[in-house]
Amino acid sequence: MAIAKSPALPSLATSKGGRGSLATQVRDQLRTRILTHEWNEGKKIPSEFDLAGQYHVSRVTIRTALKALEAQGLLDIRHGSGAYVANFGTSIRAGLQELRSITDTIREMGFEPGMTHRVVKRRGATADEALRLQIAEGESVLYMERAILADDEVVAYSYDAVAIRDLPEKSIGEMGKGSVFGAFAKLGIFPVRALAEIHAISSMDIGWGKGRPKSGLYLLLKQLHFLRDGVPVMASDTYFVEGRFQFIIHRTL
Amino acid sequence: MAIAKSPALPSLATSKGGRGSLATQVRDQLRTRILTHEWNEGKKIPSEFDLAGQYHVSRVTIRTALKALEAQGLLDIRHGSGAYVANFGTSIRAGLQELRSITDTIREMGFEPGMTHRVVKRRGATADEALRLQIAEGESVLYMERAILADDEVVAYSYDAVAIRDLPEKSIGEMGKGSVFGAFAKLGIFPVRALAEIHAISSMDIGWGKGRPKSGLYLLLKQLHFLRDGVPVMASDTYFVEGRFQFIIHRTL
DNA sequence: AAGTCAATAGTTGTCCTACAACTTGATCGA
DNA sequence: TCGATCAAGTTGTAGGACAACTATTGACTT
Repeated sequence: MAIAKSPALPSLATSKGGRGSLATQVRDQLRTRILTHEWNEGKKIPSEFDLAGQYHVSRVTIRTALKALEAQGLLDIRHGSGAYVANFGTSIRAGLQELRSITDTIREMGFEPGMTHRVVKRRGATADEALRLQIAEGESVLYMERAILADDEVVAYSYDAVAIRDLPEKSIGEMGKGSVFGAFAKLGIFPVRALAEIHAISSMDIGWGKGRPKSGLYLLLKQLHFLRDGVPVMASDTYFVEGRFQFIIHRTL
Repeated sequence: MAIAKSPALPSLATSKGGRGSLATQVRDQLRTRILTHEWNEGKKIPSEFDLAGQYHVSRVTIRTALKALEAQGLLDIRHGSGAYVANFGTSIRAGLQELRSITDTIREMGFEPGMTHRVVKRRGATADEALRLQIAEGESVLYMERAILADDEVVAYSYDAVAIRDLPEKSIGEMGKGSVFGAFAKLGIFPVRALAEIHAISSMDIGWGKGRPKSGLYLLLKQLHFLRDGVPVMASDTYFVEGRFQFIIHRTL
């Protein structure tokens, strides 16, 4: 696993251990090349053809490795263009993963998903929101406070801020009614990824109504949704009531 | 996204939206076939060749889809054997992902990882441990209480139970000294995956020493490590001190 | 001059064929 | 009965070819 990085690439054949498939070895070597900032964030890495030449393997093997790195969030592969280093490579610390839609997940668990809106309004961005959404403080955002339900029981409270920018008024209304991502999709806007931190929170100031837990214990999912070009479009703080939503991690390798 | 499941498979060509690559469409359809229990857990799904015939696509496309599902923890692909439905497919609820080694992560962040052992002993399994490790209550386990450090600051407390079964005494001693997984590896035992739940915990009974946080707030990672055949070998409850370890999730699609 | 469109080269996605590497079960022999 | 060998099935890798898509360039039009 020791990686020589210059000038010559480590030979796959000579690195004796080399357990695992060829594609796995290539993946690990490419991962360290990415993590050591051989290519800057957002920068295009060599083409599959070039990499195949560098490692003396077939394009199939390179593709398998690149796809794996994409699944781990390190790469962004664009058809017809190239593979780019994800533009928050350095901020990745622990856990790279996929998280499905909350309501979809609730439905798949056999519950009836629901949602109640407590606040839906336009207002100026707070300092924190401006920082996360990369807009000026006070610039207009759509702010929402919602409760997410499963079989009429509150499983989470969500505090969201959507960057308005040049969204038409019609879409803004649609977001207030339910499907934020549905409204985005109609505009041809597709947030393709999100970066989220997980925190443990104990507070009595979160949530409302009679579904509010007495313990005040929450798992806070602090999310920021990006477009493919790295522009942030939505900041979302979701407080999951401890014990009512099962977070499961699957660890491999 | 509506999926007809019998007798004919939904045609990829006719499903009008069909956005995304062919491999993506196949992946989504296969995922629902898995989640609807078309194949039992641990069961082998059709070969790549067969699936290619079913969907009228090439083996390459099927392989891409299967690899993606493997990365999401739904499949277990074995060279020369076949692809099997992961044997806890139904328990998957939210978030399927990869989590790297904690000490490796700490090192990559630029800190010096460390560990102090407070308790290392053999004792009978508690009821909870017996249930998780699938052994009889009172059966011998190696129990440990450890503190995980980064630059001499406590970032987590870990309470672990290793199923002894027929481990030689020498290996047990090695685990107490540090590398649990290193001792496993010498015996040819490789836990290839783990299932973990995340919880928010507020308790004053966790941790010890002067590094213990006054808030009592922790992110609990309740892990269970499995061999490839689904035999659990280690149950691990790791309490991360809130704020000292950054959990980041990367969401795609 | 500015904008629009077409051509073009470069890149990823898919297909095909072939073979290597591995697993599994059956067969055969001692 | 046990062990080795063999054979069939499956995944992993290779190589070449073309389709689909992107980004840039340059010519053309207004």
